[in-house]
Amino acid sequence: MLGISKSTVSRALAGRSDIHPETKRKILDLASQLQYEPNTLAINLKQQKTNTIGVIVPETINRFFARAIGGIQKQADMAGMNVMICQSNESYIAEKKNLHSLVSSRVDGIIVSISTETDRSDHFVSLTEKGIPLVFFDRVFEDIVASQVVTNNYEIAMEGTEHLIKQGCKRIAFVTGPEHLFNSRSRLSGYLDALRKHNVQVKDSYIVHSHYRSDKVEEYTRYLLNLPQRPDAIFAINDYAALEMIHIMKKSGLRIPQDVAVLGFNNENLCRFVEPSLSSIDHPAHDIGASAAEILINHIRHQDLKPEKRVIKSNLIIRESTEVK
Amino acid sequence: MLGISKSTVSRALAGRSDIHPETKRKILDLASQLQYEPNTLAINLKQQKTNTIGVIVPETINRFFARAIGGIQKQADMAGMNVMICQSNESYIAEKKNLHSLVSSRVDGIIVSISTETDRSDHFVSLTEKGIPLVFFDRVFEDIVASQVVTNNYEIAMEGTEHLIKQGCKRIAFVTGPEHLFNSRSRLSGYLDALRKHNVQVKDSYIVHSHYRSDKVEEYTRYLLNLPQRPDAIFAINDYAALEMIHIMKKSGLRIPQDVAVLGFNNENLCRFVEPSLSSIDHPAHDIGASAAEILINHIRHQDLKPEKRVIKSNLIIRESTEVK
DNA sequence: AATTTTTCCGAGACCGTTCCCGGGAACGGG
DNA sequence: CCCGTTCCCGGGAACGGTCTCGGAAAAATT
Repeated sequence: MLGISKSTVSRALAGRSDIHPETKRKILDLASQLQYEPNTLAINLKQQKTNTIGVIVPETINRFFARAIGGIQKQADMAGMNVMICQSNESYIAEKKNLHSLVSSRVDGIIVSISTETDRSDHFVSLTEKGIPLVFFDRVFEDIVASQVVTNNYEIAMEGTEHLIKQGCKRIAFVTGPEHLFNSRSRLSGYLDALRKHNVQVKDSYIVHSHYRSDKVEEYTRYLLNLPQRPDAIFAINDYAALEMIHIMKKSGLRIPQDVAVLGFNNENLCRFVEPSLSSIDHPAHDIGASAAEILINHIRHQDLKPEKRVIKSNLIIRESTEVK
Repeated sequence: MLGISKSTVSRALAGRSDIHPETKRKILDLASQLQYEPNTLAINLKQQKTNTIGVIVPETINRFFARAIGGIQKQADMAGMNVMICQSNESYIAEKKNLHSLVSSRVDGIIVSISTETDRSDHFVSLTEKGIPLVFFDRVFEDIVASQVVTNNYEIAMEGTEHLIKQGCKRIAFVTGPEHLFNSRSRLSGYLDALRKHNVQVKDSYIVHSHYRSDKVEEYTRYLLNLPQRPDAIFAINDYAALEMIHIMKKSGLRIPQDVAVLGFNNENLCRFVEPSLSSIDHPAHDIGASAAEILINHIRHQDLKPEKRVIKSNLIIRESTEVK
């Protein structure tokens, strides 16, 4: 329309300097008048990069991951990058499909928190071969050579357990995730080591391996309550489970925390508003996500960096539900 | 490597019929051996469609939207489409940026729930000009000609208010969203009409226009409690706010529901587990999202369809927090 | 005035696919 | 034996941009 070559138009739109100001103005004016939107597909195809980072999480409905995604997005925004979010729905197959889809879309790098079902890492090794940067967060593999952002699961589980012991609890139940997840195992060791350190007897029947999905809470709560030696404290897998357990136990006439102390996980907002207010582990989801994104973006910009492992500290927040006194 | 033209390779990979089975097998074998991933960018560029639907929501940390996205994703999966999620963070500018980004990425259609700040719809009109299908859900414009999926806000607010009136409440406070949102206005009219219908006095001081962001809960709760005529019922903006309000009121020595009945919104899981259990409006977020996606996909497939408006019914769930007697 | 430098622009290859079109080989029927 | 079909396959344009290269005109230098 302007009798100008597409090279020049490209120059104007890309804001490059080797173009006459007058010409540039004319192009820009016409572009905005026509509501021209550059075709990202074409640009990405030509540039061989997409400026987007792919994210695979088990499910965004989970507040921990929702907050982590918030952190990722914030970092991405600052770096001028886009984010593409996939959910594995805790399924190995879906996770694999997500991965293919992201690779096909030519994302510049990928951030993953693996699904409950995932017990092998073969689908990720091809990424490193292809030179696609990869960062795991929270739910990670211990053996794979890739960057990782995790919390100090072992230490915080230990600290939480010790807190319960100091409250005078002797029969501490521990609800954790699937055994094959590194996370669950770390927390479990922290719990076990705390018991041993303080000469509290370890009983296998007090250890429950649950899924993160919460539809089994009632089942294992009843199981724990019906044990010959009922626990006097429960370290729950997350705050929602803790809340439900408290509800069930109250109905059974148990007092919280006098009869059973309850310690949650994640420190959701609701912890402060329930009765009794819920002690919990503050899990800095946002920071974890932000860190993962930061590392990934670094690796995208400098391909030759070594994998980095970062540990973000969680904090024990003590409230009424564990103040036995 | 096979001495075969790219046309033939394309035929094999696309699973078309005009190719010799033997040739096809050889291509497929080599492809999987080389871990070949077709370049979605190039395909989309050539096809002039991306098979993805764009979604803009205020924030995914909000469980309502997280669940709606779940519904969208489910429908998209069934249709073999992808989903690209953007957050406006309740900001008009970010919403506009998201929109540009999605259009630039050439998504086939867009689903939007507008931000709190958004009070005009000009940025959406250009979409219809470009022929990009558009569906709003929950937070919609009333005037724009586009498909919409909403709940029966007016009716359910009316029903909820009537329920409170039947419990003997005379001074019913109503906390709702920003005035310029259609949603808020509909709910408000439902509330007002219920009061008028039952000859309950309407008092402006009982109406609080809040943001969906929850950092003002304590402020307006104190405001309501300090009114000369303290309300004897509160219809809250959502369950989390309701929970926090209950917490504050209990601390002030008020009994729920005897002194103040509280009705929440969204029917989160926690409603069942708190004390007193929380009456709420069950907001079928998943179905709303699924409906929006269904309509959008229809419009993508058949460009000439008329805009469709769908109403999904919410349900009043009565629990202890409003059982005054 | 001649030469060099700078400024600005156009031509065209290229990114990785799809798809139209055309054509050769094999096959079948008359 | 000839001709029409069918079956496969290759060539090459196209999608919408970027980017390198080269060159003309203008400006600056000698």
